[in-house]
Amino acid sequence: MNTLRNSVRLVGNLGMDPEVKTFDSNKKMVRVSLATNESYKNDKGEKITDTTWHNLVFWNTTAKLAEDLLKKGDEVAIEGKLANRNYVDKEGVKRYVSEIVVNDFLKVGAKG
Amino acid sequence: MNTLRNSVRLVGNLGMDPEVKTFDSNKKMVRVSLATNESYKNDKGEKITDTTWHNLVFWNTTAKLAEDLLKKGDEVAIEGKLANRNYVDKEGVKRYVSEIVVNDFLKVGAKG
Amino acid sequence: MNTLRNSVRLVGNLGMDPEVKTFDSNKKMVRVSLATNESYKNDKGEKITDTTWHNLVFWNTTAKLAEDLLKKGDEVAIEGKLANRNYVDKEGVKRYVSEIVVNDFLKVGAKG
Amino acid sequence: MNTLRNSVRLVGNLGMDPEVKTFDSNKKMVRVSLATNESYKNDKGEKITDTTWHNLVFWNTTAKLAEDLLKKGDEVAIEGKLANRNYVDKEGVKRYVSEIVVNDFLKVGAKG
DNA sequence: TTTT
DNA sequence: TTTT
Repeated sequence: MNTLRNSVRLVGNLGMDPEVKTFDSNKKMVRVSLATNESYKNDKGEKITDTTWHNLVFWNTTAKLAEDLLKKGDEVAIEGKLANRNYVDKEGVKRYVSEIVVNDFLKVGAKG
Repeated sequence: MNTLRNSVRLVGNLGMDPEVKTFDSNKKMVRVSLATNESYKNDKGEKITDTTWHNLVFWNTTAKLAEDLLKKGDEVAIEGKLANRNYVDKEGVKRYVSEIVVNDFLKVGAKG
Repeated sequence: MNTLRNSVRLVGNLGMDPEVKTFDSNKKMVRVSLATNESYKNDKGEKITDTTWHNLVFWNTTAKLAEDLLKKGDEVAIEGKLANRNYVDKEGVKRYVSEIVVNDFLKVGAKG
Repeated sequence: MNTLRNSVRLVGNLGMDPEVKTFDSNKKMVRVSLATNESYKNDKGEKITDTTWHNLVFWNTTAKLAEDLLKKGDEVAIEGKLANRNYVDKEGVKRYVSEIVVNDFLKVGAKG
């Protein structure tokens, strides 16, 4: 768990219910997207909110907990690592995806 | 600098010299890619090294420092935030890129 | 803001209302203590909760926000740096205190 | 390893060789102090360096690695958690100590 | 008690 | 494309 070389921490809201995938070998994977919001005032003094969406992946015991505890709208704090993946889409174009493999998470906020 | 909502920390090596871009409005941007290496032993006891490549972006004063201090091969610690960007490539395909906008960096290691 | 060399992140609950101190030079300082709780099961399968208390210090604009927004019981996420201080107590014994100087905080949870 | 609730990250230099203590129950503990240095310019433009000393504690396998790899002067990155401890000193005065229990460390810099 |  |  090389947390000193590659570590991400986010606090944000889930945009969807967790998507669960179970493999033959009783491995479990959960995917969910999380939005982080950043607010600032622009030149005209208007409040602007930038939203960034992040692809989260949970494995095994962490996936089981995510499946049981998390749902759309929840405010969640996570610690994980950045990972890249690539695949070929339906049009035959190679696509690159950056994901966050979650090591630990925490439900925060009122929604729970 | 909403570091509690969106924060990445990496320690790794630069795969290239910094690419510098200066805009009309005396703004400066630097791009560089950084590799984080994770080692583990597989089922057969062989040592495996996984490398993940990260796209780093530096702006303004941080960009100036990066241009002056960093070069290919350097070991660097960074703190930044995740950001997404999209563009249309030469074939007209919409591409999504995940980048790390660097707030602070530190040269570590012997190469300095 | 040398966040790469010295950085603390905590999520916990405030044990008291913020204590505000204003100096001549319109500087403001706020102190508050925060508890982090860690749960685990002991050898007998009993759930044990360890609580650690942390001394937080806020300065100036961050202090103003802390004074306005925080109160006893709130769940709060903070980012800061470790600092040491010493003083001589009433019995003339030199005392050392470790504190966290807060750079940024976030109210999380329902209590707000 | 509740790294979301209580996490410290430091990059600094060791002020001493590791002190190793082995217990009956083949448990191992290592203590070492680490200095973090912060530089800034004061009102007169003089460069000031503030040093903060941190008490690090390593247990078991991490302690074994620290004993083997670390020595006085080394530049080290660590991730750990804050913990408090108290004891009665020789004069019968109750003393409180704040320590960092290290989860993971990385030798950085040239000394290795 | 470290380091730059 | 880096490094150990």
